[in-house]
Amino acid sequence: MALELPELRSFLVLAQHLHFGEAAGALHVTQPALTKQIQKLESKVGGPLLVRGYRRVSLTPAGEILRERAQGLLREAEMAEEITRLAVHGKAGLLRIGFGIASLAAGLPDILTRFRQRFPAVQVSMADMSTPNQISALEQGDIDVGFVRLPVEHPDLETVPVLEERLVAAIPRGMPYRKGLASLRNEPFVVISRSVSSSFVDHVARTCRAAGFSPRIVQEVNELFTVLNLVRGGVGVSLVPRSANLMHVPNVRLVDTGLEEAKWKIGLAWRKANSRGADSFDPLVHNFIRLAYRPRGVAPAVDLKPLPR
Amino acid sequence: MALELPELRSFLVLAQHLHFGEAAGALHVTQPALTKQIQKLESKVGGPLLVRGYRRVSLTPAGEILRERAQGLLREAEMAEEITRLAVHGKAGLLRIGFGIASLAAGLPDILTRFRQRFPAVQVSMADMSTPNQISALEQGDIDVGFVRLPVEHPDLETVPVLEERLVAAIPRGMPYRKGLASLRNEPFVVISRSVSSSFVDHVARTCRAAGFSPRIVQEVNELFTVLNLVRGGVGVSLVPRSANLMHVPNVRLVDTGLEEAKWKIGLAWRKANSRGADSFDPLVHNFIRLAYRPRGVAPAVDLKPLPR
DNA sequence: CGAGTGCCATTCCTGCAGGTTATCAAAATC
DNA sequence: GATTTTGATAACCTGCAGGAATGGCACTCG
Repeated sequence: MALELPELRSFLVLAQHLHFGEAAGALHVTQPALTKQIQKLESKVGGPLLVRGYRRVSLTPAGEILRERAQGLLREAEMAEEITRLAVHGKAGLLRIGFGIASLAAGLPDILTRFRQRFPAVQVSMADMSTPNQISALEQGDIDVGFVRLPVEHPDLETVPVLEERLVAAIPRGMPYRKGLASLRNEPFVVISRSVSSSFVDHVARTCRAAGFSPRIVQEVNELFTVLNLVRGGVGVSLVPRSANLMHVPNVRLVDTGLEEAKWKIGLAWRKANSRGADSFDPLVHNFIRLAYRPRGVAPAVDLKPLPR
Repeated sequence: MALELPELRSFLVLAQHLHFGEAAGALHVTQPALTKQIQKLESKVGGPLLVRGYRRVSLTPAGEILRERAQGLLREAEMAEEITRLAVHGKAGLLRIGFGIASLAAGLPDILTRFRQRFPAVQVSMADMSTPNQISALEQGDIDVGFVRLPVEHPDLETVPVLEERLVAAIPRGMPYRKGLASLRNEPFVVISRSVSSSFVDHVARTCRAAGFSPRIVQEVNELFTVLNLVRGGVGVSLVPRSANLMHVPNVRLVDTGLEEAKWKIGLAWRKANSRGADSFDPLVHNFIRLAYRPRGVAPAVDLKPLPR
């Protein structure tokens, strides 16, 4: 026969009071009930846990040992209940977030900060990957939500827009820009590598085409920061997310293109609640989306500061 | 409402099988009973722990979290029960042993070795103190058993003889010893300090008196090993427990006195089971005594009853 | 498209674990 | 020896956990 928690609770209270009558009162039961509980407990462990003397109850060495264990056990049981309760309401557990090149700088840090403030018991893990990779990671259950480039058409995924970004030209200080983006038609371009985010490269090409030219790409690199530094070094120009201004690379100007094609939306994507074979909707995801998505039309979750200069 | 172990057990089995019918079978209950248990559990934590899909049951994130906790909880509950059961039968817990100058070398290490072999879960703490100090430590509950010089007359203590020791003369190699202990009547004596064990010093004096002289003590030290080395260095001679031969100090001869007065008995002492106000008899003490006391022709001073069930 | 199947939920019933009341028993005090 | 204190026991009662039967949903298959 196995120990059960109610018995242990009774035993602990009795170990405090060392008096059957009082302990029974504290437990809101009558004294015989407590006597029977303790007797059952003692029969389970095969011997006495308490010594009943005249007007004096005391713990045996074995009782002392059980008392320590029981205390820990009950405390852990309470904690298990509490954390599970939190998890059920999306306030505890592990949330795996995917994010891409742009969302990191744009508004994600702020969203994360607010989320961790509001749900401190939630463990967050971040995975840096492109939009297509995020989509397959979502499908396979490797991440729970992702910051993806919209639009996403996928039968098992839902999305909501949370950020708006646009490409801006990154040029060395002093380079002429009178005629807008078209001024760069003959400049060499440095861009993020196609293997990092082909959709981003496509977007750069599309934007240039709207300005009437096709970019001559002379260098591909893996990091946005590298792009800006190559621009600074005069290797070429580039089109980068507007939020790149947060990186503060000196002698590099970020200037708006004024083109509608330069804009794009970043949204949150997650598995639909009843997608075939999938788990039910994770309340953690729900809480994260609610916090990230503030419906003011398509107002960005984070205000981008005006460009310097 | 608090979580209880039976629910958690059911939940764990269900989490393994992910099938109500099978899990119920493994638990030896019917499926509706399991359904109700899980429902109760879910109502306690305030939300679903499992998703019931078509021919597919899966854990929610919260369920996953509870599963981890529940596993640890049940394992610890089992351990608590097991160790308490051991403690009840005197096979776990803490045994505090007092011992004196002689018992350490004489037979205690062997007894201890056998005890730890037989009761590996018992934690042993040793306290080095003289017989009178052990007696008062026993009275106050600071130690559980003690190796004391017999006889002990005390209303609350019981004893049993376990070892027999005798004093032997420790003399430098080459010193004449034709006439036995009386040969040393004019030699300077080195002895253990009175503050360490006055009864031991008394015994040395008593033994010398039996040989017809009173020892001239020129040096008192705190350690038996020091005594032997002073003998080796020619500072004086001494009477030491026979077991001092285990220390192997070169150029020191240990020779028997042949005197009946040189002998003494070492016994185990412990609190009587029903001494006023004390706890009941500690089964650990019982086991220790039984192991230490091996009647070899000596009638037992006390009969050891089997432990009450 | 309707019958078939697998599987969890619901309902109703029963036995017993665990509680209550009343009483007993042992030990110490007056 | 009567009284008091306090845990154990006995007898009874009841809510709830578990069993048996059935329902109902979702998907499959001929």
